[in-house]
Amino acid sequence: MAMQARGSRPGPRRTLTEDEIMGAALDLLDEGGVNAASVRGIAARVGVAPNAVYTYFPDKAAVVKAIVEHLLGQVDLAVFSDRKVPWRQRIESLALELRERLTAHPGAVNLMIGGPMDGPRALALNEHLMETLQDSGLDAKEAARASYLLIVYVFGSIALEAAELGHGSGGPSEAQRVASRMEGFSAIPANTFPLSAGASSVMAGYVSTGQYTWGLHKVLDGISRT
Amino acid sequence: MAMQARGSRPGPRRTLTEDEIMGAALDLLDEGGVNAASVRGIAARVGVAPNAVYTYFPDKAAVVKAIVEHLLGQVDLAVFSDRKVPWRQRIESLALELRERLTAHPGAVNLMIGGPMDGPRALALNEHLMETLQDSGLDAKEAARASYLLIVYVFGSIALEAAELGHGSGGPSEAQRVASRMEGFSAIPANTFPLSAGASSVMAGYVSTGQYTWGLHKVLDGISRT
DNA sequence: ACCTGAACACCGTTCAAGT
DNA sequence: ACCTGAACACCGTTCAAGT
Repeated sequence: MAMQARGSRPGPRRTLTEDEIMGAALDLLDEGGVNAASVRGIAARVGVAPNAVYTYFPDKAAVVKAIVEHLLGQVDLAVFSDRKVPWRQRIESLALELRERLTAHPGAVNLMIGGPMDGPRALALNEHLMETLQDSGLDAKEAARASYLLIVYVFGSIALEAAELGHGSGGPSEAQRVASRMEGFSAIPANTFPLSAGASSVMAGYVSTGQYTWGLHKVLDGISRT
Repeated sequence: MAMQARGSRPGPRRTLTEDEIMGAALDLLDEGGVNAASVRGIAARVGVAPNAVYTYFPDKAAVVKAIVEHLLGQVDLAVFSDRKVPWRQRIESLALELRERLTAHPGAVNLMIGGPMDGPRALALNEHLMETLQDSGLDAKEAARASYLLIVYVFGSIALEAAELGHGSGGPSEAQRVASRMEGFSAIPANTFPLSAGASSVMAGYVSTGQYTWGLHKVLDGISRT
């Protein structure tokens, strides 16, 4: 919310950046889950007293916001703006890129959808989606609605994926995620939930890229034609 | 994870139920957000020492799981099982019911998607969706995929809605939620994000039932035909 | 079996003080 | 302007003890 003064950075003692603090927080989040990313933990990692963090961020929520913006900022929207590429393919590429970037930090995904997602990077994403959807022939109102639908799908999918494998140590491989899913579903009692149990194998596939794409196609099918 | 022994409840001193503890936790969550729903706060509300909670639940995570299951259990799936009603309408009614029940407890929604959602109520929901989708003519594999897509949409939508209005005091009216959304979007700088800013009014509508239904229809359109 | 008092190892945040 | 030590008001959880 409150942006830090930008002019002078090097103070009397140490030189320390907002980015360093944010990076340390993200590292802790990846290594030890959400509980590990404490203000005190961050301070310890950058070698400073706990309250020194408050020189750079007004509170912990601001650090979380910085992480969210940092992660969203990792995808370069310009790459998906080439009008020579069909609009559906541009959106699909972007959706895959977002999933790849975010599933690398499962602990951060919870924080992402826990807050309003109203930072500049999030707005830029919405703006980009609306532009692309208008390219497809939708008017402004339809584009706004469809953009939000896509955001719900992409972040909803990623959030549910992240939730399934817990908030432990982050950055598991696709194979590990599938295995984790399989393990979870194999515990379903087949007598009470026959369909869910029978669908275990295919459900496990939902943490795979292919099934994410399948769902995205369905959403895009819905958007394409009424 | 570990179910409590069921046989004997009344002990030497007080009579106290898992449901009472869970209810107190939900009340605190609604009144004061996620931070207010502490083990110590729960204990104080039911008039007991903090550690007495651990007689009923192994840890705080188990209390959260109980809340999630309780909320999911509030929707009676049998109501949406009438085969005389078209399958799309059955799903739409269920999706609306879920949204209504869950948006009444915004603080709980974050907790819901923060964990695996693998309790009996969640499985029953998945089972019900798969049954309904098989009624529509999908085979088992397609039904499993489509069911997960619907779950992503419903819980993704509700989660993003809940995130927008913060984790403060819960149970705002639809009008309040729309107003909150409008307020947020009116702060968008029109020069850098023209489309997003221009879409403010329609985007505000996304916290309305009508726009939730719009998105659901698009998803169902995608599912209906490949 | 249920509950308590006391303690342990933590939190986020503030304040006065140092350079 | 930046950092520290110390403190405040909290956490979740455990343990030994009481009934």
